[in-house]
Amino acid sequence: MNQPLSPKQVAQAIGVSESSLKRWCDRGLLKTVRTAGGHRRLELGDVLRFLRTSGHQVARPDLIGLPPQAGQGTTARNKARERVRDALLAGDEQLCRRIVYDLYVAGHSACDICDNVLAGAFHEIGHGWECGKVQVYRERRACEIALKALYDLRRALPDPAVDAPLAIGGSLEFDPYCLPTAMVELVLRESGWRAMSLGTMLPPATLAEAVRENEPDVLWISISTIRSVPEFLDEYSQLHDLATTLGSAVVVGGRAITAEIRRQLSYSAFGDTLRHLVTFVEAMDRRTQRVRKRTARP
Amino acid sequence: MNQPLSPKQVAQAIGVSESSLKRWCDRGLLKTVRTAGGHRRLELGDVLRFLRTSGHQVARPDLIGLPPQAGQGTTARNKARERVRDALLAGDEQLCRRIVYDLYVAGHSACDICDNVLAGAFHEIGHGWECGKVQVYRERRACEIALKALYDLRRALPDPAVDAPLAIGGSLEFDPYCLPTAMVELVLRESGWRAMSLGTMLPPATLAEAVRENEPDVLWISISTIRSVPEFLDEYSQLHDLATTLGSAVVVGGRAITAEIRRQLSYSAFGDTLRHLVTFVEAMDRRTQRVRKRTARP
DNA sequence: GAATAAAACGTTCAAATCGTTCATTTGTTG
DNA sequence: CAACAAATGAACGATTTGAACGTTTTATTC
Repeated sequence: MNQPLSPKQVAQAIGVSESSLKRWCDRGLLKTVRTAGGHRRLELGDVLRFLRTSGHQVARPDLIGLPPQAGQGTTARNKARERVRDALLAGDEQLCRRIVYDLYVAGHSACDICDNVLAGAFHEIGHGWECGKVQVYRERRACEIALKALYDLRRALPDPAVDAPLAIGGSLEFDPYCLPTAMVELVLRESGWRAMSLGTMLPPATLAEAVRENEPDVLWISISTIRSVPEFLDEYSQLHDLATTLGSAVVVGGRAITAEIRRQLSYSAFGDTLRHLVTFVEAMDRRTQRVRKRTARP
Repeated sequence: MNQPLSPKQVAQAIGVSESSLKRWCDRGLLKTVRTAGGHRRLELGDVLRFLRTSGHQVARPDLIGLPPQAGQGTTARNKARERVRDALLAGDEQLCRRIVYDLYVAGHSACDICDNVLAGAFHEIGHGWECGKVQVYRERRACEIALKALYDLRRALPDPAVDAPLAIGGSLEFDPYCLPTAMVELVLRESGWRAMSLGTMLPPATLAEAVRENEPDVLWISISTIRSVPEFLDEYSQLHDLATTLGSAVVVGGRAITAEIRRQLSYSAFGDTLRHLVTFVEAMDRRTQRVRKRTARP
C-alpha cells in the first residue's frame, strides 16, 4: 500500500510537469526519500498530505492511489494487456481508459493497442467466459468500457480530410459485436481515412444500399459470429459482387472466419488483425497517389 | 484527458482577455485550483458549468478540447430536434455532436437533450424506417453517431464521487438497442450517481448475478423490444424480486412497455422519459440525506 | 551477471502566469 | 448630454512552469 512512487508517476497523475514536481520536492513542499543513486521516491501518504495541505487540491487524487503507471517499453505492452484485462473485468473504466491513453501517448499506434492489448485482453476474457469463470455481465461491461476507451482515443485523432478516401462497414445480422467494427473505424481514421461505422446487425440488403448511395473506396465487414454458413456465404457473395461492380474494395475479417470458410470467400483483402487492414489501405493510398501523379503530369 | 486547463487557454477559447478571466476566478464565478506555485488551473467541467450559467459563447472550442465550432450556434431546442434529425440521417457526425454540445453549453441538461431532442429525432427516424422511407443503414448509422455524441457529453460531466449511490443496468436478451441504456447512464451520472451500463442483450441470470455482486442502489432495465411477453414477465418478476430482496430499487422503462404490460409489472419506478427517472433518483437522494442527518444527530 | 533499454538526475532557458496598476469601454442615472 | 460606477483589456517586473539537454541510475532481458 505504501509503495514508493516515482516523480513521473505523481507528476502525470496530478497533471503537472516533472520539472515542477521536482522543484516542489526540493523546496520541501513534498517529503521525499532518495535512493542510493540519488533518485527521488515519494510515498503515497506524503503525496496525499501534500495535496491537502498545499491547497493544491488536484482533480483526481484517487488516480495516484491505485494504478501503477504504464511504461513505454516493448515489454510494457504485455503487462498493459494484463492490466487492461484486470481493469476491464473489475469494471474500472477510469483505469482502463488511462492505460490505453498512456500507451497511445507513449507512441503506440491505435492499431497496435487494439491488436496487441485490447484484442488480447478480450481473448482472455472470452476464454474465461466460455469456461464459466467469468460472469457474462462482466464480459458485456468490459465491452462497454472498451468502447468508451476507443471513442476516447478516436477523439484524440485529427478529423479526416474531406477528400480522404471513404470506408464504411459494420457487422451482419445476428452479429451484435460492436467492438471489432469500432476498432476498424478507429484504425482507418488513424490512417487518415474517412471511416464511418454503420453499426452492428446490418441486413445485407441495407449494406448494399449503403454501398450504392455512398460509393465507398472500401467496404469492411466484421464477422464475429455466423448463424448459418450457407446463408452467410450466399449473402456475402452477393454483397461482394455488388461492391466490386461499383468499384468498392471489400475487406473482411473476424474471428468467425475459419480457414474452411475463408477458402470459399472472395475478397479484396482479408484481415486476421487490424495490422493487415492498415497495410492494405496504405497500399491503396500509395496506388491512388501514383495514379494522381500520372494524371497530373501526362 | 481531464487535464487541467490554463487561464490563457480558457480565455482564448471563450474569447475574452486573460485579465477578465482571472478576475472571474478570483470572484468565485469560476472554480479554480492552484498549483503549488500559485498558478491557476481550471477543469473543463467547471469551465462548461461557468459557460452554461454565464451565457458566454465559445470562440475557439478546439483550444479546450471541445469539438470544433461548438458553442457558437443557435440554441433553440425546438429547431434543434429537426437539425439533429437531419444531421443523423445525413451521417454528419460533427454537426450532430456540435448541436448537442451547443445545447448543453447553452444550459440545457443532458436529460433534457436526450428526452426532447435525441429521443424525438429517433422517434421520427424510426417512423421513417417503418414506412420504408429511411434506409435501415441510415438508422443504424444514426445510432452510432448519437452514441458518440452521448459519450462526448459524458466526458464533460465530472467524475462521480466514490461514495455516490450506485446504479447498474442494461437491456435484456434479444434487445440490442444500446442508445436508451447509454442515455440512462448519462443522465444518472449527471445527477451525481455512479452509473455503469452493463450493455445490451443481457441474460436475466447474469443481471441477477451483477446485482448480487455489486449490490447497487438502483437496477435499471431498458425495454425496447419484447420477444415473448409471458417469458419477459416471468424473467422480469424473478429479477425484480431478487433485486428488491437485496435492497436494490428497480427502475424500468422503454418504448416496448405498453399499458397492458405495465399493469402486470412490479417496479420501484417506471420511466416513460428520462425526466421521470431523474425525478425518482433525486427523491432517493433526498431520502438518503434525511436518513444520514437523523443518524448523525440522534 | 553482463548488456541494453528506460527512467530520473541536475541544469538551463524560453514561455507562461502571477499580482498589480491604469487607461479605456460600457452601462446607468440625473 | 454629463457624471459616475463597473467592467474590461493592456502593460509591467517578478515568479513559476514546462521542455530540452547530456549524464547517471535503475530496471529488464538474455
